[in-house]
Amino acid sequence: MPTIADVAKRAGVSLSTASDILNGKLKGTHETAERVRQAVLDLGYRPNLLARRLRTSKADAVGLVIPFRRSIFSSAVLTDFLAGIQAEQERVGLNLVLAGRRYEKPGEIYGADLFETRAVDGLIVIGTRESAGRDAGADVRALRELGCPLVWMHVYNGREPVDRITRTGGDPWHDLFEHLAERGHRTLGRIAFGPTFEMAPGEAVSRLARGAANYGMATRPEWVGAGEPFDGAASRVAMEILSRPAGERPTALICDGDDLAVAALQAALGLGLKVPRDVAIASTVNNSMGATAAVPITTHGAPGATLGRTAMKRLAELIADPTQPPRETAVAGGLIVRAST
Amino acid sequence: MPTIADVAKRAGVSLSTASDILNGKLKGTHETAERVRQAVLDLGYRPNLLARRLRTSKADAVGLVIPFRRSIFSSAVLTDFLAGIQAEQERVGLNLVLAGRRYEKPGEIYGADLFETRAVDGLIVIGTRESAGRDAGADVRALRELGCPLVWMHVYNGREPVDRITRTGGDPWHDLFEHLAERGHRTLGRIAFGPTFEMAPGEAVSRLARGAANYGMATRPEWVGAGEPFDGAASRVAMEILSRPAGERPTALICDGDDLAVAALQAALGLGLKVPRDVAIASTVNNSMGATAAVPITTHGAPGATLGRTAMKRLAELIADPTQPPRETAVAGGLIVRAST
DNA sequence: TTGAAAGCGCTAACAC
DNA sequence: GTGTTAGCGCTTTCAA
Repeated sequence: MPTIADVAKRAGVSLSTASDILNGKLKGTHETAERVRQAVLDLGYRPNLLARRLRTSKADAVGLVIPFRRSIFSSAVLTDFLAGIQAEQERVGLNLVLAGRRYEKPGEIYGADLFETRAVDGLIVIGTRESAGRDAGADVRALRELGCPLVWMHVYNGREPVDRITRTGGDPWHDLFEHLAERGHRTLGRIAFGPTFEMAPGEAVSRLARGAANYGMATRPEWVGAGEPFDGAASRVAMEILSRPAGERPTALICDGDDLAVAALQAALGLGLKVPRDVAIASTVNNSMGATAAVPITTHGAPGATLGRTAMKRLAELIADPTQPPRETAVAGGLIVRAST
Repeated sequence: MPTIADVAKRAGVSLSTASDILNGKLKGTHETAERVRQAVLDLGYRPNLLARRLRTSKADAVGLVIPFRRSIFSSAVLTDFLAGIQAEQERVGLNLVLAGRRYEKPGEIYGADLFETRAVDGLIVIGTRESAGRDAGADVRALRELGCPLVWMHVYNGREPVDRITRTGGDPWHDLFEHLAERGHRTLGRIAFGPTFEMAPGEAVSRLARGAANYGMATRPEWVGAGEPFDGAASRVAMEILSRPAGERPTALICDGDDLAVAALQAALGLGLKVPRDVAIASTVNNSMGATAAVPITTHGAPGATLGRTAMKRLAELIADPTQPPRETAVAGGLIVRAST
């Protein structure tokens, strides 16, 4: 394999000149620069990133950590994030390394290993409902002690300040309650995210009831269910709720995410109900699925791809200047009213 | 940051002894080994992978390439693959680098850049229906010329031999036709994968008709539709097909993947049809969704996670010995009969 | 602009 | 087992 020394020799310039020209630190005369570039082509030279990385002490890569026990990208939200991260990754020129599961053992800090061994320059952590079981703040503190540039996305339950990507706009539940109340709804159901239904069903019902009450709305235990987004269970649960006669079923259904909302929508349409006339459907967490559904879903949040892009951009900044204090970067977001309500 | 020289000094051994002990090349007396390990702990030493990689000329990582124009993991099949790849990655100790989109420009070989610059030791390419537009064989040839260890998964349309992960068992369509014919079905519909419906609808119908005819079954143009797995369109299309009266609708529906089959199932159940009594539903491509559906879906293939795990394992072999000729590694697979038929 | 040289941290070869 | 040394390919410094 040709090295940069070979290139310099062939171009008839010094090694340092070749390096500088290839890295844009030296314009050189048109003529020298051209000779170098030609030598690269002739020789088929490609820089050895391993050597560059050692020399510059930069891994040229960021780690992506998803504390998720199940299949790593089992939600459309994560897929959207990834699309954005990738788009920006290309722009900032950093590679993306997936943290393997070995970093998910209890008591071990997600992705810390990658940073400690210099394999990445920083981490993007996508907090999930599952990671909420951990003390995320402790992880953040440990990572900061290591000096690891860190951007946190999505669910975060720690008290420790951390660089985060958030969105503008109010609390999803508040916004949705308000919106539905305005539309004249008085009865509410909920489809929760199945595998990580983080509270007891009774608790889920009473919380919903308490929240709804503030806006003059009510719920019932049998109007609350949980399902996984993609296995049909959510649809089944929604069908059970909606197959009751009018009056015995809620006039609006709030779902934990567009995936579940689409599942509920399919159930509703399958039962011959008109959406939103017979039942309104809304989602608390925006992802790319809601917009293209048979009846576009009213949802809440910011576009996942934008959040991902912003996280990657912010991390690149932090890597360039790690002394910056944690801050929140907000992406425009809030209630997105569509046809389903 | 402490280096291995610091560790050696603190443990009172030579640098090479420390290196050898930490890499398991030297057992050392219990006592020396223990001193080295203790020094590592005292100092908080972590090996600098950047230096090791340069020295050993091994990137210690593999690239994952998915020639997919849309969101990168927009199908449950890919998610399953990734889960398997990750599980095995942990075992073989290789990092996983996602090839960014910049490697997807037309005329550019997917992931080749990563290998040429030494950022990865090999590639796993997940062929998709979208990549079928390219001449995959040309990519494979170019990659081989570079000496890049390569494992190809999923869709492959090239003539060039390549190391592939396949499955045992027959053609999905054949197996499904045979199975459905045995079950007494005479009329067939199909829900195809939407965004990449690779043939004209008329063509899809006539192909299905020709195939089915060999098994004594028939179809009609209005029984064939296409939809994306997750946007509700597939469900809508299935609903249109199934809302016809018995006799005017097919008694079995073949879907391009479990995702679509679940969507069709939801439509069927929504219409009050019994599955499989009123309509049987089957899928040509197994993924993790079918097994947990309301009515488990009859499908065809091998578990995605197993395929992913096998690909990673095979790639690790190829990296260890790149002179091996391309071969196909088959994972057990075939018709998986479940309740939906 | 050039040329020489240092050195990133590690592994591997080799003589002891 | 030990200790010394070379060197992976690159960037960067420094004096010319």
